[in-house]
Amino acid sequence: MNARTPHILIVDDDREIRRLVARFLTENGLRVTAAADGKEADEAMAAGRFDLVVLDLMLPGEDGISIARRLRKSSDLPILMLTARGTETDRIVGLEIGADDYLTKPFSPRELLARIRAVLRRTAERTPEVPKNPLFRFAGWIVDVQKRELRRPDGALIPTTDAEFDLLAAFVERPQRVLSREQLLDLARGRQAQLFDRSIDVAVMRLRRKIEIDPAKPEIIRTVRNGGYMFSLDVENGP
Amino acid sequence: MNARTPHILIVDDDREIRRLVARFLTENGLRVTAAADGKEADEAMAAGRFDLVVLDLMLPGEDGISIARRLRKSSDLPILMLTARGTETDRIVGLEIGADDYLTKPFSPRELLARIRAVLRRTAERTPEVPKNPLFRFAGWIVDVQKRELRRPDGALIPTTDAEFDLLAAFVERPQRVLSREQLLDLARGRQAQLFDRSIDVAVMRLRRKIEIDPAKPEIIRTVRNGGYMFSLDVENGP
DNA sequence: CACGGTTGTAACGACGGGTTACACGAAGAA
DNA sequence: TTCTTCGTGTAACCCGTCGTTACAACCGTG
Repeated sequence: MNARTPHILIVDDDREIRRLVARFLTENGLRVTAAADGKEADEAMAAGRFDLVVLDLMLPGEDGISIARRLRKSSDLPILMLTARGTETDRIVGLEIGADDYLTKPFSPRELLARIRAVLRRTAERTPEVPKNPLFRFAGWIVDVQKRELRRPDGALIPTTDAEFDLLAAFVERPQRVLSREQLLDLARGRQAQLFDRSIDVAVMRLRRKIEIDPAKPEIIRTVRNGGYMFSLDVENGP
Repeated sequence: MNARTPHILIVDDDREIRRLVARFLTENGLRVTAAADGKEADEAMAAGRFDLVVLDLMLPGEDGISIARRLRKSSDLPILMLTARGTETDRIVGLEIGADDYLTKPFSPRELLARIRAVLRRTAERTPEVPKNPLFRFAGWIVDVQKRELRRPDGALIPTTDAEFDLLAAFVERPQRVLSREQLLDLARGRQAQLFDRSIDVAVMRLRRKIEIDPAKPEIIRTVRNGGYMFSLDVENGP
């Protein structure tokens, strides 16, 4: 089993929607299995491991709520409910059962994708297992977000403070992208910037002192005027 | 990145609808550009940067679906489709292409505004669009908009300020085309020109000093009197 | 050629960002 | 507890960059 690509089970009686959603999600890096009703869903669940179930509320035979209830009893597999537009009661019932999110029909595949990713992200946080590989490499350096260690190309352990490491982690997880001060503050500190907040500037400078060859002429963490900062090197993510 | 007022492109063949929608959205804090068909839309896209496209499905010449498909291939720009009432197939096709939302005609401007805002809010959280291919070449020079680097034909790295680079990027992404000062200001700085704004002139001069053989007789960035500036060389976009 | 409008260029000031010093609070030691 | 050390944010200062302005050069038109 490939642990990297999340596996989604979609349960919907509308053949057209199944085809549509399956194709769109597959194109966007997810594995998809489709089922038309509760029976097919059970068979699929027995056959494979899933990371999330997209469940239509209205189904022939056993309805979505009943299926969701059964799922909840035996596991804590994330559930994303599809409900008809505006039926408030359905929505409430769905969430009461313990669906992680819901979406009213008609919906756009892009929105479904966004919701799926959001749910996966949330559930990844509550499970102890680390979803992605915790090792990042750039120019010989190694960042281990699991152990919270930074190693130089020669293998030497470089001591970092918590703030420095959080900032570095935010960078190596999003290389080659301009990150605004607001984004960095949110990613590394989990808080919002206030007026005249320059803590990120100082943090960047301190981090540069540890990883840049010449901190006076930074090349790894580059400044983008009126934009923020960018980790400019290629970063490899793998064991 | 600095928060600019979102820029909307509306593509609809009905002149009255364009006028109406443009006025309503503008009054509510959005910037609007209108196009009557696919050709005009292409021209607008080439000329400016947009945050969302409102696209009529039924258009003379190339229809909305075809346009949407083209857009999806080259970028991640959010699309809001306008469809005739209730035609289920249209809806499915529109969503299949990856439209972010759709609205059936007739619609109220208020509802359109609400949908636009909803889509913008959602896409703001989405990973930012990354250009298809970040490498541009002209006369041996290489512009890497991802790494924000400029290299001379001999491979030497030419240091550029952020403002210079943004301007150069705007040029190489739209070569052989006269760009007004207003367009350049929007593309490179993300702001609107004010009276007697000549910052672009100065920026062009500074950029010429770095890439022109004889900055006094500029050949790469040509001045178009009463028009603006034009990047006159062929630009190749590929890895 | 003269004239008006447009563009190029230099000078300067405002502003963004780098750096340092220091204050404050948390954590550990005595 | 009090003292010490360390980590982090804030304030201040400095420098480079960018926009503004003024004026010179240029172009087209009559």
